[in-house]
Amino acid sequence: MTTEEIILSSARKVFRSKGLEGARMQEIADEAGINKALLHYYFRSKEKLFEKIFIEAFADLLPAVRVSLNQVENLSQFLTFFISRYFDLITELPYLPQFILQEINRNPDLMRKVTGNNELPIAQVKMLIHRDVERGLIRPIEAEQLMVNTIALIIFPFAARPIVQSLIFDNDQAAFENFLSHRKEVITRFVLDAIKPQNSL
Amino acid sequence: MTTEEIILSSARKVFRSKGLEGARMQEIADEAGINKALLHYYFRSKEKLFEKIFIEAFADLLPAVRVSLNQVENLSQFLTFFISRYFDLITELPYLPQFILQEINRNPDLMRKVTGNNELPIAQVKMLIHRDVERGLIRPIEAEQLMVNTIALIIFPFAARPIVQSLIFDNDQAAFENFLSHRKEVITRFVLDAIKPQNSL
DNA sequence: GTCTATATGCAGATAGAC
DNA sequence: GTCTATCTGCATATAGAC
Repeated sequence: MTTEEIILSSARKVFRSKGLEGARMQEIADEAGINKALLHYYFRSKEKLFEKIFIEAFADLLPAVRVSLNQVENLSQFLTFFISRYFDLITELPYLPQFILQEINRNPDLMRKVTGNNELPIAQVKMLIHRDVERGLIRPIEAEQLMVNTIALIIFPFAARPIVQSLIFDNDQAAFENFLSHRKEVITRFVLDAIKPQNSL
Repeated sequence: MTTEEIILSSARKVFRSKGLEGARMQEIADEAGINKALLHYYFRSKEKLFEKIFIEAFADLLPAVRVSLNQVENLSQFLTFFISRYFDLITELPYLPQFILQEINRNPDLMRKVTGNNELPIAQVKMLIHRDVERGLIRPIEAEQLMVNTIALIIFPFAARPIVQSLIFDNDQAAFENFLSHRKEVITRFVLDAIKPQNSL
């Protein structure tokens, strides 16, 4: 592992949990076992280092959509794949949603830096939804609403973890983890039931 | 309006949009048309001033649940009331969700300060859900999952506004506002359809 | 490339006049 | 109560030796 990689790894850890403003160069240096000067030698400034970490974090979440679209025949299948993949991904990276929400809200201009070369197949998903609505395979719903609903259900408990854990589970951590452990199946069923046409049994 | 009220109003504005770490005492003073020293005269420290604003912000979101529970016969009715009230509330205060998520994640201890005297009727809602599941009025679902789902659907587009606006709506602000304008009805229907028993038409 | 030492700037907080 | 001026500490960033 080169020094640069060690720095990036340490910066990743610190920035993801504290954000740009909460992070300290000193803490990143300590985490990497080097001193502050070396951080600047490699990345010039805190902002530049942060930007690298942020773009990478955002990119980490995007591939889930692409992969799912390939081996899929209809919308229900896509949603099942997508929820499964995306939920697993975020389970591995539970800090990411809140990190990204926080930084994008602080500086919406960051969106420009991450969308450039990452053309998501949003349009295809919209078409898939429209098609299945037309065919009567699902209840009528706007594509955008369904997409936002699905992502909201996946991300929210991670982004709002301390609140959910406290208000809903009275700080019973085991109960919260049990809740998360079968949430993937719950969400999948919830979404599919919500869009299932009324005359199907 | 007393000086103290002017300060609180200015602090509210600055803290809600920038958070504790992003806010500057100077900016709050400018906003209030006074100088920094006076902020400390009234509230001793930035943290103390912030805490007042945060507790108040959290409290702003809580009454929605209580009111809804009173004039309600069954779960579907409760959900309809709750979604409507809560969605309207957040439409008026769109900064609050992300503000609260950010600060609670930065310092989860803040939860202790807001839950003390604000006993929410979470237990009653859970019982209401269980009861209607038992009676077969809705599909089987854990109370906690349904509660989290409902809140997620309401809050997410506000907390993630810049991302949704960019990725889903390609920065077409009018399209996004149109999306929000009938989202309340969409969510209500989405949730009710998801829990509707299979044999009902 | 990596370090120690230092410069620079800024933000929170205080002292003290009015 | 409100102000100006100042202190203090800290965080980013740089200079310069090795």
